[in-house]
Amino acid sequence: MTMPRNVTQRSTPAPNRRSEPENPATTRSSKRGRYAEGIRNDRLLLDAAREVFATQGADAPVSAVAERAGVGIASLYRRYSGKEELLQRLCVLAMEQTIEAAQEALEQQDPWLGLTHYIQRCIAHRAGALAPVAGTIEVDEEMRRTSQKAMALADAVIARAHAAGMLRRDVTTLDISLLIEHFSRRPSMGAPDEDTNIQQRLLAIALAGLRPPAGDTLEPLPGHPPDRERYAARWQKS
Amino acid sequence: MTMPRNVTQRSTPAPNRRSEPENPATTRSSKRGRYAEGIRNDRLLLDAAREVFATQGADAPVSAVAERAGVGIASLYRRYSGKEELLQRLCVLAMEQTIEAAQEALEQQDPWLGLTHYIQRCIAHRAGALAPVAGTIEVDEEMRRTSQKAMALADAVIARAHAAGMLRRDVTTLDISLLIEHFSRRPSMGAPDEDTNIQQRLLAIALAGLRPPAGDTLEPLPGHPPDRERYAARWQKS
DNA sequence: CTATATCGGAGAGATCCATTCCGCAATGGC
DNA sequence: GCCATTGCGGAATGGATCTCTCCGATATAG
Repeated sequence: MTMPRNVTQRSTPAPNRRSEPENPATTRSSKRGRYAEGIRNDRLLLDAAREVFATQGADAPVSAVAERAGVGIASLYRRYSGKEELLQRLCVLAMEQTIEAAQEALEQQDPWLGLTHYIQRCIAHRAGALAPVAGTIEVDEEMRRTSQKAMALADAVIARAHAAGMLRRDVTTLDISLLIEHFSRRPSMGAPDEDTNIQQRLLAIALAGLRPPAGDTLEPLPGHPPDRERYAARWQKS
Repeated sequence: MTMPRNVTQRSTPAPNRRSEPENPATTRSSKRGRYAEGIRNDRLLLDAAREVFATQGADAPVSAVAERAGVGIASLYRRYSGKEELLQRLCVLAMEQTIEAAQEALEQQDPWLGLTHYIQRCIAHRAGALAPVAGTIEVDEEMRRTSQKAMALADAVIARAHAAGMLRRDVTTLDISLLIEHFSRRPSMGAPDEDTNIQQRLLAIALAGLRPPAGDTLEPLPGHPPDRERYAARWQKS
């Protein structure tokens, strides 16, 4: 059965368009061979793409993704119709990991530790690094759905910290999201370990600033809380 | 169309290579005319270049700078030999403004207010936005000299805050510099006023995190303080 | 050993960018 | 007024880069 080569369909539910076998226990299920290589490549590609686009920005060439994955460029295009679909899948992956992080946070007994865990996990997998692609790719239904779920869980994490009085009251969920977005960009210094060192230090400073001020020296945050409508409008493809 | 504007330029030895008249008191010293337009264009170009490169990154096209300055692209190349020289002059300008901010900070009576003033001024003129050009342009002598002076003054601002016990002890000058660098990038949301609103909110959080923690719950910053050698090595042209 | 599916990378076509060139307009001495 | 001069704006150029396609090479299954 020859797989259709160029079926560039919009709204492709399946992330890869390789023909997957119905029963993995059949003869094809060997961990070796071309088929397994394809599965591995899927994973390698997504990981590489996240790394590349998070550090070099969404304008990074697709070839850099393939190169970092140690895979020919054709293998990338065999799975994704183009750069746009790759970015879409990457957004969904990032949001799914955000959801996981929020769920883990809610399982923590301490609301503050849960919040910091959430923030650190999100930054660790560069949840906000894809924000600059807003407006450059089509937002499909899966993205919208995942985003809503992620935002609801984030609300829960923040609300719990608020209820426990462990987070300054004038900090909103969107403030936290934008903080994560802000810290998801790497400074891109020379050595990567030095980057994360600085990242961790600055993040620790910001986290300390999220605690309610001691005493009643509550100097409120300047300006007005960010607006959800405007935040979502960024993703409208221009 | 010709509006006489204050063109008092700070001591810039030779930012443009246009043939300047030997004696400014000659007939050419009029505030109108082509000559004055050239002076104005210098200023417009530097301002436009800072805005463009700060928001779009150092890879922004030179044409965007000319366009934002409302100037033909040839007028830019008449003053700067190319993109590299433009970026070099821009770095010097940014560091000079950093020096000014530090001097203003030291004039403040309150060390903490001086420190916050310094940080906010630096971020306001995107002092750290040019960090990504490190390694892509040659570092000339003027840049090196200005940088040293800026760093010495920054040390003074931070040392004063430390001496007054108004800044957590494990925060170094380089931490502050990297914080400024981190906040010099705009989130580049839709409306620019919304950008600055978010910027101000996140910055307020980070500033709150710089104060010494109440009581003795000093949880030290993670990792190790950033290294000056490595920080300077970023600018080595590869 | 042969048929088949997939891989890797070279190449086509288009886009974009840095830089230069040139016609045009404003200026100022006469 | 008149004309040489000077600087301005934008189109043209040459090169680099990026996305995506095509094709020979390679490994696997039976």
